[in-house]
Amino acid sequence: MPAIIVNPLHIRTTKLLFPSNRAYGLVHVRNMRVLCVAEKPSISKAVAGHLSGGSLQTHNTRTQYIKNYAFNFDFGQQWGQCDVTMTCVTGHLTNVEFPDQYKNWSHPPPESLFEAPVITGVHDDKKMIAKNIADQAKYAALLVIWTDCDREGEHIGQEIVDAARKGNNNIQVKRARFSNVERAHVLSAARQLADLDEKQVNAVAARIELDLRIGYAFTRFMTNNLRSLGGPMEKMTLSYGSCQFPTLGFVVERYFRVKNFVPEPFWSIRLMHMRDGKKVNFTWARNHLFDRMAVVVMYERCLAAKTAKVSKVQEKPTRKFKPLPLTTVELQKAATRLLRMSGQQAMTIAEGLYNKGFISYPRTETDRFDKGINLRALVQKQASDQRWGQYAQGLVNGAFQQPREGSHDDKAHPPIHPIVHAAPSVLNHDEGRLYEYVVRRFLACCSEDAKGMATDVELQFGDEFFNAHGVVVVERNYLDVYVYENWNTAELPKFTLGERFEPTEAMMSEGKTSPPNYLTEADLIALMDANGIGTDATMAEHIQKIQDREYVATIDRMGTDTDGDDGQDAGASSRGGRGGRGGRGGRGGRGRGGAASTSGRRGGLRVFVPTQLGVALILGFDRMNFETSLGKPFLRKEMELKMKAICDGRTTKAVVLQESIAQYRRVFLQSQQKLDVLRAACREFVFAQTAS
DNA sequence: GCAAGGTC
Repeated sequence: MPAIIVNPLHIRTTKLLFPSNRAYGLVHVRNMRVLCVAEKPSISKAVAGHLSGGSLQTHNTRTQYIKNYAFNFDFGQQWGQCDVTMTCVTGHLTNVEFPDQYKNWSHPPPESLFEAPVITGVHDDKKMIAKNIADQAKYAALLVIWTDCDREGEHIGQEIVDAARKGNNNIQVKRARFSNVERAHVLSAARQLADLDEKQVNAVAARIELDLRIGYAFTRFMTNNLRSLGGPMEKMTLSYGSCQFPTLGFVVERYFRVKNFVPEPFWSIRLMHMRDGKKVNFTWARNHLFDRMAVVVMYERCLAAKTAKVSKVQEKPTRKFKPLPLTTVELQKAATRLLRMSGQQAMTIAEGLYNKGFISYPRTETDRFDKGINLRALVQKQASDQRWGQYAQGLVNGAFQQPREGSHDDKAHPPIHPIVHAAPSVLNHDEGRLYEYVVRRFLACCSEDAKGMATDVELQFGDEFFNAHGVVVVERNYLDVYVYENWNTAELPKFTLGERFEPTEAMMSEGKTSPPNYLTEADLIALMDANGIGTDATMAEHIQKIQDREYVATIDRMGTDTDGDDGQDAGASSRGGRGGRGGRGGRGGRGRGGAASTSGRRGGLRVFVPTQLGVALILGFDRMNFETSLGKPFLRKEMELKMKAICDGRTTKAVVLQESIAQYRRVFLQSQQKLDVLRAACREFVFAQTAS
């Protein structure tokens, strides 16, 4: 480790080189040169701003978005005053691929991809970025990694180290551990440098290699073997991926739950009473029963009693909680539900808003704000707005409340929030709507919960009990700014404990359980999130991918779901709703995207249904694999667990690779043996197409 | 032509 590099370029003031100058008499202490590298431009800029205290030089590089910032910073005891260059990459620098002799899809056969060598290389459009790092490293004694503090970030950090060593093999490496870019936090991270976590680097390296081998092998296998069925399959690429297939699996599973649903009749007692001009509907404490005779008997006892007695009256304060700070998953769910965008559209728009500096980083799992962030200042910035400015000003003037704290923290990014105010004129239509959502959500987070007074009345009628619930809103608070939510309330007329009356109406009613609905995009995102399929940055891509592959299509729910659903409670639906895998699954799919709705439609609810092809692929694999089902989220979860085991030191990358490659190769060989099962399933799809 | 993960 060279403490001092003898190279004029790393001496801060060239004047010091010449003893004849006024520097005469000074001790020539040369600052150490340090190279800092972040994962993306925004972090590089923010960190450089804090470390330099605002006094820095900005140099363009040969890559449009990347700047090199030069400044001085005192890293503390071990390093002291340093000449710093801060720059960044744009995500991963490298990619893995197979050697050229594996480019052909048939020879050598796809199963060879399980053992083939893999090559790590810098992608063409990242070459200039890598070179910038190598060049800057030449004059630096220390490299400080400032990538996001998550697993992928750790791996990107190692990629940066490798690039830097191309320019300076002896450079020392440290890592800054930070979870936000607040000034004090960044400064403290810079003075407590840690080391890269090799275990996390290895965990990600294992994932990358497995995804590549498995994805390519099964994609080639499916495409090679199913194209020969002819018809529409002749030209299709049939891809497999550890995220896209489980995503498809969710859609198919729900499809069968709907399709195989058998409604069950049930009976209930409805009680209504008019008082003070208000209709009060009481719900039966037993809700409903599946035994008609039993309900008849209970109903007759009610009628025999003639009058009902008020057995309980309770009035108590209640509240409706303000929303949690906004994560990527919640943003996408909200955008698909409230703004009628696709998740991917929402992400593209959010990235645009982020790059223009209007909102914070849009890919985050964190739903709690760090203590260091000045939320009031961010609220103040919204005070100039025509629509919510007055509300924001009210918060600043005293109504401000600390946001709720969720349980997620990715240790890399804060919840999504507005950075500066954006006038409507500088945003296009959809940007404006998404920005408005982010702002209103943020202001709601900084507000007080809505408050109300709840009234619960219980009646005894014969031997049966009935309840009515009413709420009166006392303070709307966050609801005033968060226009996407309402508090559905009804004010109950006065009932007095112990009073008796004859109900206006008492009827026995009949209904039936209703099937679950097809998945909305919000449902699908929630399922992926719960099962660890994809990341906040990629979920929307996987959903798009299975549409592009024509495995699923979206339809307008209003057009399909006509079957007697008048809004009974969902709790009844689960009985008898078990989907089956064994049945004659192929029928009833929606064809190759034939029923897909076009984008830009307003109103109605877009839901996902599998195509015949999607059904065929999932069923085909399901029917032939007894050991490991490729369409279930289980495999991805297993990979996640193995990555975690590597991070915890309970296993190693080598062991995981060896085990997992062997496991998937077994599945692959089984799939080859039972190819006929898959082909048979797909034939239905082919016939459905050629018949139409 | 093929994955998933970063990011612009």
